Amino acid sequence: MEEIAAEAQVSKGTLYNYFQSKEDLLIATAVDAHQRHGIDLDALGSPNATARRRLEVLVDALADLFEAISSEMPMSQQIWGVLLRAPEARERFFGSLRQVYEGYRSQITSLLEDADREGSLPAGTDIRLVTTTWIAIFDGLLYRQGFDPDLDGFGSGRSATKAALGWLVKRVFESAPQTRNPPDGETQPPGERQSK
Amino acid sequence: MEEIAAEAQVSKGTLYNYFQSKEDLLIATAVDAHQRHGIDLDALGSPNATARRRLEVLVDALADLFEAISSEMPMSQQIWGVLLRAPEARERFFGSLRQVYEGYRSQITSLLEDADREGSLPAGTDIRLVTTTWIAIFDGLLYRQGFDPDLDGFGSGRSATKAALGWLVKRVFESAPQTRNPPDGETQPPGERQSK
Amino acid sequence: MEEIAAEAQVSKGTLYNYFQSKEDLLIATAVDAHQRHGIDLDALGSPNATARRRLEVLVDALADLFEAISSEMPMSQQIWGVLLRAPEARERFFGSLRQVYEGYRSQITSLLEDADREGSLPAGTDIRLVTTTWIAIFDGLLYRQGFDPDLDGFGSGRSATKAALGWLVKRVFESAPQTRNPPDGETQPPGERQSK
Amino acid sequence: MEEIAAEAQVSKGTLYNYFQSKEDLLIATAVDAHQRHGIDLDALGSPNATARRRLEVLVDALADLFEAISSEMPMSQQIWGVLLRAPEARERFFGSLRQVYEGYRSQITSLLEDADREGSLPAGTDIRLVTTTWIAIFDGLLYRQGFDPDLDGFGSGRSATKAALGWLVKRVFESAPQTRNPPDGETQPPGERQSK
DNA sequence: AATGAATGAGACTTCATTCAT
DNA sequence: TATGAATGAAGTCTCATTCAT
Repeated sequence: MEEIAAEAQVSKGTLYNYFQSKEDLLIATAVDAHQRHGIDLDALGSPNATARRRLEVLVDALADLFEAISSEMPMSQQIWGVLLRAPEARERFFGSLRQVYEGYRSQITSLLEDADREGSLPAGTDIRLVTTTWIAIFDGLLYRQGFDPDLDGFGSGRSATKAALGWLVKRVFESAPQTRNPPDGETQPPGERQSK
Repeated sequence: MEEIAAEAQVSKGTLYNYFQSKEDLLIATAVDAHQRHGIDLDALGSPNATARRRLEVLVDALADLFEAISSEMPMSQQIWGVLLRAPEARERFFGSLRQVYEGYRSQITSLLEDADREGSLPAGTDIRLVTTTWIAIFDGLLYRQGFDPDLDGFGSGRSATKAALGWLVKRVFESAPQTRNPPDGETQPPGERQSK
Repeated sequence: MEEIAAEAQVSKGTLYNYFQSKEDLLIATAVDAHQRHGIDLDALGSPNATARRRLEVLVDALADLFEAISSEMPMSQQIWGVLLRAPEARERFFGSLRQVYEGYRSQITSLLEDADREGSLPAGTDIRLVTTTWIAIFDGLLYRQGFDPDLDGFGSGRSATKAALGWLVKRVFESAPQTRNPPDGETQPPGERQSK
Repeated sequence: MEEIAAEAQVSKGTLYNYFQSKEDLLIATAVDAHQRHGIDLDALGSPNATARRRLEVLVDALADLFEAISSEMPMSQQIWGVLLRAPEARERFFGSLRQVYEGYRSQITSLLEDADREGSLPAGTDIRLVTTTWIAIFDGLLYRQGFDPDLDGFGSGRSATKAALGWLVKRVFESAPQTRNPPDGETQPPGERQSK
């Protein structure tokens, strides 16, 4: 709290005028940070582009955000440690986080559904799975960057994100035409592959 | 330390006979946990299978491990918090982690190179990128599961992992033959897609 | 620290708002104690007396201080024990102590030099040696009192100090005039007896 | 205890086979150290010399012992700290120490009484006071050396001891002949100056 | 008799929180 | 409303002592 107060140029007492506890402060800050990093695709000038193009713009925007988000990881790490011992605050935080992630999901999902409507998405594409994978890739790279700034030789989170999510988009749109008759029956029962 | 000692059924003093400090203990435990979770594909009975089949076996094995690894996340979260204020220990830990991850990488990379040798990998596949993406997906799902146990409706980390990594493998092996004429020039210059 | 805090009527935490560590606290307290015990001869009303008289006043003042200083020995003993394992703090403390003792020295030395200027000091008196001896006598009595409050039958540190240092002053001023022909040549070469 | 055991090349357990507690061990060691440093003047080849000569030999022997004793000061400091919290052990230790010091006293006192019998001591010499002063000087120099190894420029405890105690002996034997009519009545009532 | 791993009381220290100013 | 000195519960760590081997 001392450090936070110093960084905020106020006294410790003042922090407690605005937040009930350290947990509250950290949760509010973390949630706020997540919300600040939302991306307004329209503001990026792509309102009329194809859904695929808009997804590619989103990839670029996320890549550009990567370092900024990454710089907030220490705070995030602090929070997880603090919340270990505070179950009720933890559930509150998790709820907020799930809401924020629901926002991430819906943005990606919407674009994929747009693409589907535009007819550019291969038939049988599991939109839910792609969305989950997309988010997992981004989170996974963030986590990795925490201890391996070079990210397996990609040099920066920015280029790694662009490469990995870019590859994801391409593969989603360019899956083989025979996807209507999926040849793999082992690892994935057909039923699970449908978006709900 | 109190809790750890109690769980280990020893006294606090005994912990300090084996570890110099709390940081040392946490680092050693975390590194050990990572190492324990290595997967021996040969032991899974797939030494003579195709590389693709072996990758699918690895996906299943990772999915089966997911819950076990996930249950160790609280400790992992604790460690990140502790290491925030111990730069020296942090670097030591990061070094160990990078080594562990290098092991993960080399296992996946080897299988992909085997596949390439077997001729089953589409030309131009960026093995390094696929490996990084693979690991990011797994880490990202672990992170997500921390606050969203249902994982976007997949019900469990196991099925989410199986779905996401299974999809990854399928897409890697079934990319359209027309990759020789990639229609996208923006997000990914062709040169970058080659594994070094 | 518990005890010190209780004695100071503050909490342990408050102590740490003022001192970085137990060592710091002990050092500061010990140095302060030494400094508090400085003697202002002028305040004792002897500014115009002869140097010898002023030395005798100093002896009396030191004797009067003896019990007060002595009562602080336990703290002093504690500090020596603590500093055994803290070489860096030890050197810092020693430096401060040397400064404090330099103050003691200079007061005694000045008075002896005044006496020399007044012509009341026998020729050849080694002022440095007398000063060192003076201080050693006082310290030695303090140490002795630690385990022998009766001080060899003197009854109190006060009377022992008065007797021993009083004797020292008398002997310094009343050494036999025949010092020009010192009968002992072995234990002390004449050259060493000169103050530098 | 760990360190002591290591230095003694035995295990901690073994120490506890010989000493009830750390306090016991330290006390026994400290008392033993004091006893080891007794000086056998006869062994130094001065059985037939004059008392004054024997005192001078004792000064030299003490000066030679200085560094050895000084090197045991850390242990001594340790003991004082430990005994602060153990009143009954402290009293036991103090008793032993007083006995040891009684030995020191009696050696010096005997020599001075011999001198008196030989007629070489000025009339009215307070033997008890000289003895106490002698011991105080030695202890005081030891204490001082603890934080000021240069001992006010004497370079070593050895030379400082030799100078200070040598000066003491000389002054004792060479006090002015008019000591029968001591001119100072203030600082020292005549009655106190007599050896008991 | 010797050992040294285990112990746990207690030491030092931190830091989220309070509250008088 | 802002402050920051004071607090004390709780954390990390030490070390004298024990005891099974």
